[in-house]
Amino acid sequence: MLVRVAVFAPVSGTFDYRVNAARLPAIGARVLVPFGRARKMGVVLEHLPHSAVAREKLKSVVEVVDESPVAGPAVLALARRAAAYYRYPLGEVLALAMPASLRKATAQGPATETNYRISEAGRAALGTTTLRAPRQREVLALVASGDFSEQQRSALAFDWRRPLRDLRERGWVEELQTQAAYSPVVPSAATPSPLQLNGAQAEAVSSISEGCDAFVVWLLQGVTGSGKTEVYLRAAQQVLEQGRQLLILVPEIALTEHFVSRVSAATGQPPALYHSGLTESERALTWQASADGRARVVIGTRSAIWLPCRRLGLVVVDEEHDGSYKQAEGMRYSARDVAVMRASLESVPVILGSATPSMESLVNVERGKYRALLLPGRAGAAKPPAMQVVDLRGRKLETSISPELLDAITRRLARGEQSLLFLNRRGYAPTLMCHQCGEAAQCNRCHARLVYHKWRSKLVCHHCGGEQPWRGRLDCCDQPEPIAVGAGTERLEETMRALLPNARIARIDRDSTRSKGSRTRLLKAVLAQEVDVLIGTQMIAKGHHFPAVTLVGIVDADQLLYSADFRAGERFVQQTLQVAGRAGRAEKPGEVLIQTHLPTHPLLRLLLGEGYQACADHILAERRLGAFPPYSAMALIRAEANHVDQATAFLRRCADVLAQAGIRDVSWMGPVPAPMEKRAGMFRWQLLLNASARPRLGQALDVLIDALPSLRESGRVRWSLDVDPLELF
DNA sequence: AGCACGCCGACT
DNA sequence: GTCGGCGTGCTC
Repeated sequence: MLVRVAVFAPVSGTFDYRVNAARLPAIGARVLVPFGRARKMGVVLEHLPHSAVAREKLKSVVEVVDESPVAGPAVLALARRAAAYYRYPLGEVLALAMPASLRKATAQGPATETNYRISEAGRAALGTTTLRAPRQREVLALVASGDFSEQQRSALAFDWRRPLRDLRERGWVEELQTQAAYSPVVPSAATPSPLQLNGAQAEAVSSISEGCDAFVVWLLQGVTGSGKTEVYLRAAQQVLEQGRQLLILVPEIALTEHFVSRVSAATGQPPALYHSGLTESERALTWQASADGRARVVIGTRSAIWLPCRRLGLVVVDEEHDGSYKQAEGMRYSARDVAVMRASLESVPVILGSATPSMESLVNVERGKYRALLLPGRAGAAKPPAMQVVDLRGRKLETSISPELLDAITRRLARGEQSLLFLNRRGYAPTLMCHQCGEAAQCNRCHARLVYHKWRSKLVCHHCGGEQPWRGRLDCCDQPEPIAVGAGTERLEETMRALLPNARIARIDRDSTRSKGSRTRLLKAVLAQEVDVLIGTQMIAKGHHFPAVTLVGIVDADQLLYSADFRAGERFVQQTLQVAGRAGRAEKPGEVLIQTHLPTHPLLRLLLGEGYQACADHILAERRLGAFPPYSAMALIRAEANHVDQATAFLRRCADVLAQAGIRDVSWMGPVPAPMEKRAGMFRWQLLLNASARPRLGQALDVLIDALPSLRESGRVRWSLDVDPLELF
C-alpha cells in the first residue's frame, strides 16, 4: 500500500511512502513522514498501486494524523493550480492553505482552548478593595462572569496577559484546558432586513443570480456610495437560501468590521472571521467551521481564500484593485487571482468589486473573460465630490498647506464641518539635512534616508525599521540645527495646530495608533465630530466613511506622479479617488483639493475632467504601446546577497539560462539593482522578465525553475520568483 | 529547510 | 595527523 505525499518542506516534487496501517489514509489527510533525517507533516495526494521509486528507498508513513481529509478535493485542486502558476512547491502551498496549528510536525488532537476559572480566593478578593490594579480587576471580573473566551480576550483594549499572570500567581485564577467549541452562531433576534435596491443594483443582482450555478467573474464597478455592498449582500442572501457558503475577501483587517454588522443585519447571522489579527485558536475554529459548513459566511483577508468550504456558493473580492491582496513574500500570490482560480475550479461565480478596478480586470472584461456590472453614481441624493487642483508651481509657501487649502479648511471650521488632509508619509520630516555640508541622515543598513520623528525624538528608517535616538545634531559636522526637508504627517499636524490654534486636530497613522484600541478611539472621535481636522496616511483611505467630512485635501499629489514604476499612474488615480470617496456623503457635497506641481499631468486632467474610465483608457493605451501588463505577462527574479557581485552573478546566470533556452517573445531586463539597492544590510538586485503572452512566460519560468536551484551561485543568494509582480520598485 | 558528504586550512 | 570551515546535493 503506497501513497504519494506533498511534504511541508521547501522542495519541489512529491514523495512516495509505504503505509503499514490497516487502512490507507484518506486523500487529503495529513500524515507524518520520515523526511531525510527529520519527520515532517505532509498531505496525501493519491493512493498508488506502484511507485517508480526503488523499493529499498521507500520509507513508511509514521502516523496517519487525520481520520478525515483536512484538504478536500477543492482545496487540493486549488493548491495544485496555484503551485503550478506561481512555481512554488506544492507542499508549501498546502501548508500555507491551513492554519499554523495544522502545519506543525507534532501531531495533535482536536483543538483545545485555554480557559480560566476564578478560584474561591479570587471570588472573595473581587468583593473587597484589596484588588486595586484596575486591569487585574477587569480581567478577574471577566473570568468571574464566565465569559473570558479567546474572542473576548482579543477584544480587550489592553494586553491582558500580564494582569492574568499576576492573578494566577495570587491564586485567584486557575487555568484549565478545554475542548474548543465553535462560538455558537447566534441568529440575531431580528429577521434579515430586506434590502432596498435601486434600479442598477437590482439589475446587477438579477444578472448575478441568473448565472449562480456556474463559473462567472463579475466585475462590479461603482463609485464609493453607489451601493456595491448591497449587491454583495443580496447575492449573499440568495447563496444562503440555497444552503451554500459565501466567502468575502477584504483588503485589510479593519474592513472586516464594516462587513460584520452589515452581513449580520442582512443575513440574520454573524459571519465567521479569518485574518492575522485573530489568535491561532480562533483561526483554527473558523477554519473548522468553514470546512464543515457551519460557518455560512466567512469574511477574511488574503489568506482566507484558502479556507475549505463544504459547499461554496460565491466568492466576493471587495476592492479588488487593492495591492494588499498580493502576498509580498513566500509564494507571492494574488488572493484576487487565486479567488478566480478557485471559482473556476468549483464552478461558482466570483464578484470582484471596486470603484477603481485594476487595469488587469478591465482588460479581462474587454477580452470577454469577465463580465462588467456598472453601478452608476451615488445612491440617494449624494453628489460626487468636486475636484480641483491647487497649482503649487512657482509658489513660495511657508508650510505644506497652500492658502487656498487653508482657506477651504477655515470655511469648514466656521460651518462646523470636518476636513481631511491626506499625506501618505509618516514622521516629521523625511530628510534631515546638515546646514553645513548638505549631507542627510542616512540609514547605514539601507540606501535610504532616515526619517525624523520629532514626537518620539528618533531617527527612523522606514525600510528596515531601525531607529536611533535623535541627539540634536548630525554626525557629519556636529552642527546643531539641521534643516528638516519636506513634511510628514507629524509636521503637518504641528503646522495645522499653529495655523488653526482653535481647531481640534487629530492624526491617524501607524505612529499615532501604536497602542491597542487607539485607532478605534480616534476614529470614533472623528465620527462623533469631536475633531475638526483629520490628518492621515493610507490608513484613513480605506473603508471608513466620514459623513461630516466635506473637504479632502491631498497635500502632496506629486509623490506618486513622479514614481518610476509603470503602475504609478494607476495607483495615483485609484488612491486619489479612494481618498476623495471619504468626503461628502449624504446631502452635503464634498470638495477635493489636490496640491501639485504637475497640474498639467494628463492623468490629473483626465481625472478631474472626465473621471476614472478616461484615466483607465489613457493608462491602458500607454501599457499597450509599451507592451506592459495587462498586455504582457511579467515575472521578476529577485536576488538578495551580502555582496553585490553574488547577487549579480546569480542573475547573470539566470539571464544566460534564458538566452540559451531561446524562447521567442520573452525579453528580460537586468540584472538591475532594486530601487533600494541595499536594504537591511543586504544587496538586492533583480531580473525582470516580460513576455508577449502568458504561455511564453510559462515556458521561460519552466526553464528557470528547472535550472535555478542547482546553479552554483544560488547557494550564496536568497532568491525568489515573483509571478505577476505588483511592485517593481 | 535540515543534514550529511566532501575536500581544503589551523590546531592539539 | 585531526577538527572544522561551508560549498553541494538529497530528502520517497
